[in-house]
Amino acid sequence: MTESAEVGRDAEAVSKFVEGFAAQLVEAGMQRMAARVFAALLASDSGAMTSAELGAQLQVSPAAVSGAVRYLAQVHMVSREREPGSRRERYRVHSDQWYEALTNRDAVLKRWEQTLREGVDSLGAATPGGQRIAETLAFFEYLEGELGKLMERWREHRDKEFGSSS
Amino acid sequence: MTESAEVGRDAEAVSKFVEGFAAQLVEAGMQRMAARVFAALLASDSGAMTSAELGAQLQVSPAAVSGAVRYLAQVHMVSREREPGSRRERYRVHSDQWYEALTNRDAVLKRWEQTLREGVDSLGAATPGGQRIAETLAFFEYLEGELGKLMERWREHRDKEFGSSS
DNA sequence: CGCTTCTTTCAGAAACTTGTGAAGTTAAGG
DNA sequence: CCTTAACTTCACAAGTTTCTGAAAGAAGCG
Repeated sequence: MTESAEVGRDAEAVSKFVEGFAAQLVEAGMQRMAARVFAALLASDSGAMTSAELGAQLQVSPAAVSGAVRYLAQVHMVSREREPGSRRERYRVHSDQWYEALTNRDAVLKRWEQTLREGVDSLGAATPGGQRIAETLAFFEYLEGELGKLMERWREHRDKEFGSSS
Repeated sequence: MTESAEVGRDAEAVSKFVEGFAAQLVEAGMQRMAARVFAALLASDSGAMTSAELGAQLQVSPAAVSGAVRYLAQVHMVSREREPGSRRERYRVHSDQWYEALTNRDAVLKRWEQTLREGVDSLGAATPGGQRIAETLAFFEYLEGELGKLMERWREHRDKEFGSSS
């Protein structure tokens, strides 16, 4: 039934997933366009798309794609590839994307911890507020250590189940 | 030297911490006012403040406090108390606030997983895109299980170190 | 070495978010 | 009961964010 203007796959199903998942990422605090680009890549056949393809699927200008990709590259959620002998760039998701993202999250945690440490110092470790903040700090330190181990275990778990993909 | 207009504690140090930590929460995707209210409570002496106190410290209207608190209560980061025999309400952070927040995060994860599952179905589990999404789904399912255990271990760890506070 | 194709940057318009003041609602206390 | 203190809701204004079109900047290819 969806054979009119067939684009290679069920374009409508892809789009529905992309927009739905992107919306949830946005709700969790991610920039809208970055979320849409990321979701589109995730759902793509090869895991990589060109700027033009992304623009076409998401109905946005090249400028918007450029901005989104810059952000995603910064937080290591996509990598850029240049096909040798072409000005065309491809943007790719890795299957260990989430690992990377979580690793990066680590850096955020570190900054939080620093702020909390300063808070404890300036309120005084003996004050009730200072103690409360110290406990929060302890939680984040614990979390940080555990997350590292958790990701290690995930890699093993995944390798068994999926074989080590890219 | 900061004894002029002493408010009970070093108001400036408190404010500096509150605004700094709130800014980082905002960066991580939290609503600005909710972040400021939460940080203020965290740094407070008793861990609880009235609407009026919050308004005074943060220099905002009662309406703004009301909105922020509604959100924070929804995501279980503060609880409301009514002092018996008073129309005044107090908002409190618990020291297991982050536990609660993470538990709630769980609900978010569940929604993500549902979306991913639908994505796998509609793209087809045999397609490359479908497989990629399935792996992401597997990651989140793994993460969800591990987070539960992690929080359990944290509680033990904390009880040893801090004694079980409220 | 210039042409062409692709990407990036930038200023501005549109859309959305967020906080305010004012009016409305609830409930304590006389 | 009526008064009054406290919280909530709502419409709107101010401030941000976000996307676009246009122009400028790289880099292959003839």
